[in-house]
Amino acid sequence: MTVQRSPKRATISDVARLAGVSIATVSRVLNGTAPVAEETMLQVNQAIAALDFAPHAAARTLAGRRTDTIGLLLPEISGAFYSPLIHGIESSAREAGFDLLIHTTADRFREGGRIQLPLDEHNTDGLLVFTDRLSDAELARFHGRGFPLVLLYRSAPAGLDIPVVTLENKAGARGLVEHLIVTHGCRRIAFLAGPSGNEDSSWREAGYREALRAHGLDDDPALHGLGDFDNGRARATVQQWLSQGVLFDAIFAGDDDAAMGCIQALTEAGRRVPEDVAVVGFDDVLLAGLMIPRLTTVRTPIETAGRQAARLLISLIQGEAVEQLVLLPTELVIRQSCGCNGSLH
Amino acid sequence: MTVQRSPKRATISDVARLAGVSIATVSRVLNGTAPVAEETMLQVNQAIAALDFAPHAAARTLAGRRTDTIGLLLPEISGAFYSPLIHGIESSAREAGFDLLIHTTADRFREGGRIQLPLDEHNTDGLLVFTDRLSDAELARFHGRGFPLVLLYRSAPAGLDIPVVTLENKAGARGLVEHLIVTHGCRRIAFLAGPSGNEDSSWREAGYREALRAHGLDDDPALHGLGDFDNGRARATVQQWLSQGVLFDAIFAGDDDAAMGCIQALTEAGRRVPEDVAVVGFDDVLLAGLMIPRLTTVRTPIETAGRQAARLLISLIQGEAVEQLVLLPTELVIRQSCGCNGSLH
DNA sequence: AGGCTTTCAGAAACCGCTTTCAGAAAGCGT
DNA sequence: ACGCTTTCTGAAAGCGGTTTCTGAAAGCCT
Repeated sequence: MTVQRSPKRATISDVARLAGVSIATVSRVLNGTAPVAEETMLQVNQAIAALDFAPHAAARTLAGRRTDTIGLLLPEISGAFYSPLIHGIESSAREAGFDLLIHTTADRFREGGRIQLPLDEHNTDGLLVFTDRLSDAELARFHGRGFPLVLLYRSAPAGLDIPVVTLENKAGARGLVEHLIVTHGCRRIAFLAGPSGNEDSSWREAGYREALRAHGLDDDPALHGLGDFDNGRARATVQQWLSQGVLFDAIFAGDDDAAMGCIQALTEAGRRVPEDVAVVGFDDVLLAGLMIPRLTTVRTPIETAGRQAARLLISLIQGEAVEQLVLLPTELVIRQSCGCNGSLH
Repeated sequence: MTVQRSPKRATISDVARLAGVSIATVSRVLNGTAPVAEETMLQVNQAIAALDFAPHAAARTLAGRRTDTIGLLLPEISGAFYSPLIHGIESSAREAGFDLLIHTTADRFREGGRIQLPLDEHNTDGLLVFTDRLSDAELARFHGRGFPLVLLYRSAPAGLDIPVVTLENKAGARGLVEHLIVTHGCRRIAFLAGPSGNEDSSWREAGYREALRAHGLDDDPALHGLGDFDNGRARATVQQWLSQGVLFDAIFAGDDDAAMGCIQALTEAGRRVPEDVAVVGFDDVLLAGLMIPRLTTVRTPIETAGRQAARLLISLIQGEAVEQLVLLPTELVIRQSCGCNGSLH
């Protein structure tokens, strides 16, 4: 069970001994926390190089009371969505000298009975919370302790001043649906909602409603289904509609994954996209521009969101004041699946 | 700069004091490392609950000489590929009680001059190496120190017994190409290589060659091009072939992205897929089953690869012996683009 | 030259936990 | 009742750094 590492790691004492100085001096050279004579510094650096020394992170954390690590709490990772998000967070964190610790919350939080939160303030200097698996109460507990927190794509519980980074979902959705109405003359536009409770979905639905209302269209409940932001779920919903003879000339699928499911279901049933039914998504994942037909969607700056969130968190950790809400703009991306750009390319 | 956390964290001493025992006893209760009287245990647990105590990870690491964290080294994250990979690794790690620390190597390793490897043995108990940005020399250095390492999708430098998890690229490719030859009677099958130096690509090419040889087909160099595992690159290559009048009745595009590029180029040139030219990919990305024609490809168990790799690494960390090579099976997925299933579905 | 500030370096006190070592108390066989 | 395990517990020594405190040496001014 015990791991024996052959040549034992050099420690700060080894360096100090070799350089003929005290460990305090080595520490100062390492961190630049106090002036050190040029010559001494040289000695120390040589010793460091000779011993291939690198400071022990845990010891540093313990003594220095900071981990230089930020945590990311995600729901079960899946879908194309998380790559750019993680990438944004990671690169932003690394620029500031922070590591990234990732936890997916398979929802089994306090198992056994011990209160073992997976990523608590002991392992990280702050937490980026994406998932809705962390209850408001737990959020409050962390926040109450003064633990830096930033929320991604979800709003803060009432009364807690936790910064939030999210998207202009409503405006984006409205623009998208208006494009279907105005440019393509769609009258019966179906909407596929995301997972219940998902805030992005709620806002997109709000945008969809606004667009309908603004153009005097009926908001037919029969045209509301569950897409769950999931390929298979969306496909099943559309299949069901098809078999029930529900009429629609367009589908706003909630997100791109669901849009693909819709297209699958429609194609299998012999309906052409976009000739018979227009389908639009949301997110502009990489695949959206590659599939046939190329998907009309709304570009969401996922990577930027990640980047911003990390930046906010790090500012918070460093004791700076930050804005409480970052609302990132979305952009309509018109391709083929709505009926535009009929030919190839 | 300094962060003041309002109610200072409870420590093991606080718990000990409240429970009226020594910190050693608390530690034993925490870890179950030695028998503790029932009643004492109860006292301690109550104190823990009352103080909402959770042990400080860094202190634990320092004292216990293990981090319970594994590191993952990736190239710049992008593409749908990494989500299942990370997910596989993360879930496998968490099952074993390990955290996951992710680093993307933007290639700027030893900056400044200090030897600061981003994830070294101080932060993690072992490392999962995906990227080829870590040189053989650096791998050797880690390995020489007895630091647990597992490689993903890349083979070990000569002479180092570092476990590797990779795919049965060759067998998969061979099966795929044989399907073209046997079922569809293709005689002139082109191959698009991936990025130079990419091991997956080399093996796929080897499988392609084997298939040709096994069926007495000529391996015409004119039918070898660069696909670079990239949509645009593959498209350009095929366009060039077309304009040069190169003759072929099938293309094995190296991967799915490239296959899409091929289909685009062919379609634009008025060639029908699969009637005029069969096109097959590799990976079975989500889109492969959605595009028209639906792509015949080889399914690769990415998530499983991640899961296995993490498992191997953890075994290694725990001092167990592990197999040096895990070759994950691939599976032929026959759809339309090869000429099968002419109609829908 | 004497007093005062700066600059640089070391001793030592932690940081919060694990683990060894040793001892007290309790159980057991005869 | 007496030695001998066995069971449980505490004191204390680290783990490898950071940081405070203090002091020696050097620089500066009058």
